[in-house]
Amino acid sequence: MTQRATYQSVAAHIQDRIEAGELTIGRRLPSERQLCEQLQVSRANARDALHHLENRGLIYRLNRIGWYVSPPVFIYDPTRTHSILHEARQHQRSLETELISAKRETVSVAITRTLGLSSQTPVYKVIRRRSIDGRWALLESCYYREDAFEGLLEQDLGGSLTDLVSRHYGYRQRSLNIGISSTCLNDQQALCLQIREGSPALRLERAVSVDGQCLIVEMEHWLHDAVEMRVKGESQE
Amino acid sequence: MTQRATYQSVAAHIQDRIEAGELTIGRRLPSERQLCEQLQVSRANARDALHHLENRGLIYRLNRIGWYVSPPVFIYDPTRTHSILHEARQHQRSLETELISAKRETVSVAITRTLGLSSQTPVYKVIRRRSIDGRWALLESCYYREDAFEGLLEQDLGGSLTDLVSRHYGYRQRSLNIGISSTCLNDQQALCLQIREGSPALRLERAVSVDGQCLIVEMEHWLHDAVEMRVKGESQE
DNA sequence: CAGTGGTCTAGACCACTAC
DNA sequence: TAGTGGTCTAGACCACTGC
Repeated sequence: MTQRATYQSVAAHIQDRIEAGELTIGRRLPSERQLCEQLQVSRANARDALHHLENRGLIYRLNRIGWYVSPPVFIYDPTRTHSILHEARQHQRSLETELISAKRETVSVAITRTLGLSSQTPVYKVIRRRSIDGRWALLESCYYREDAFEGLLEQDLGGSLTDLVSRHYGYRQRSLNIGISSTCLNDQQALCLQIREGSPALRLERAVSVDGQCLIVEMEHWLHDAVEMRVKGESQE
Repeated sequence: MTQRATYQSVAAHIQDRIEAGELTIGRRLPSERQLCEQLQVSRANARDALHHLENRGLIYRLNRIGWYVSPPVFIYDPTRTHSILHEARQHQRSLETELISAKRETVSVAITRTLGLSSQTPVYKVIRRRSIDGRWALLESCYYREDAFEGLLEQDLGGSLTDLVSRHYGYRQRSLNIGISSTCLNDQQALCLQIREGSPALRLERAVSVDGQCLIVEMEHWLHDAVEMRVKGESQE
């Protein structure tokens, strides 16, 4: 690095204020125009700095509302047996769930095929959002084979779906195929989480099978700075 | 969505050209100023569109050189037993490795502690970069306990380290603790991969243990659009 | 209605790459 | 040296939120 760019100084300044405890977790930052004036830079420059800090996971924004200091990541095992509520309690994070929709409908070919169905077969589709420490951090879309989950839409869908699957429907021994990748949110998804379209996210796809037959596909979109996935493995050669 | 913003139209236009096959994988896009003229928009606007497509993983940039069409993601199992070269062959992707440095030195407390060592104990640190289909896509930093890998620096470090560990050193039965999170690259890392500081990346940390003792910590930084991690799991309640 | 971030323009100079 | 992306300014108007 030869010389530090202006926006990097601005970013460093804000970072210092966060680390000094002047701006604490969840607190709102000064508005962009205030930052411009305080630091005598153009607005584009201030925004560059904010975007930089956003990429680094230090701050996040609510669409057209403001910039906030990010909370620490949520530690999460995608191969977990128990409900995610367990992990929240364990790490003393408050986790809330809101049901957005639950319907029977035909969905994308990709999902349908994974479920081993022909393309026009309807499935149960459940969409929920979840907050961690008061911030919407996760969007969940779950797809269930209709024939394996009779009466699903009449169940309580605001709690642990993991428990519902194992206790009410009796699917206890399950195998998982998990995919994790980087992505960004489309209009719909962003709207649900109150953030801007195109925000970076971590995508988790989980195909749940019982006796070799895939019964559920779960799709999770996490805000990119909100989560760390932890997995254990064995390796023998 | 009420009305489409200009930069979204620009992004859509470029996306169309990619999907139409006019711009093929690995090809360079027109320069930013050319795009401005072709589409009659300001440069800031053109850049917004490019950043958007970059976030979505459709294009990437080489620092100060240009914008390129991204190749498809590399499918990768972080719990894998075999060398990553296996997976490359399986998916017919060309994978090359370049050793950047191999030294014995003291490293961060976090790493040292994970390895179960006291804070000033030196370890072997191996840094490599890997390309997929000709694009630098992955930066690897591996840390080895000195006492478990005698003579490591004299070995061939340009090939499969997985094989080296199991065949030469005889550590066959290993357990893994894996962490996956979103991050972005610092100056050093970005320089190695020829990209801009702050580019988004997927971070994979792998702690490798034998008989309950952690012997290796591997840190991988993947370009965010270059990889999808796939894991299998069992879940019994 | 005031204030926020989101979008946008028309310029400018700089650091670096490729030739 | 010509051309690229990277940084930067000083404005402007718009869409939306919260009061």
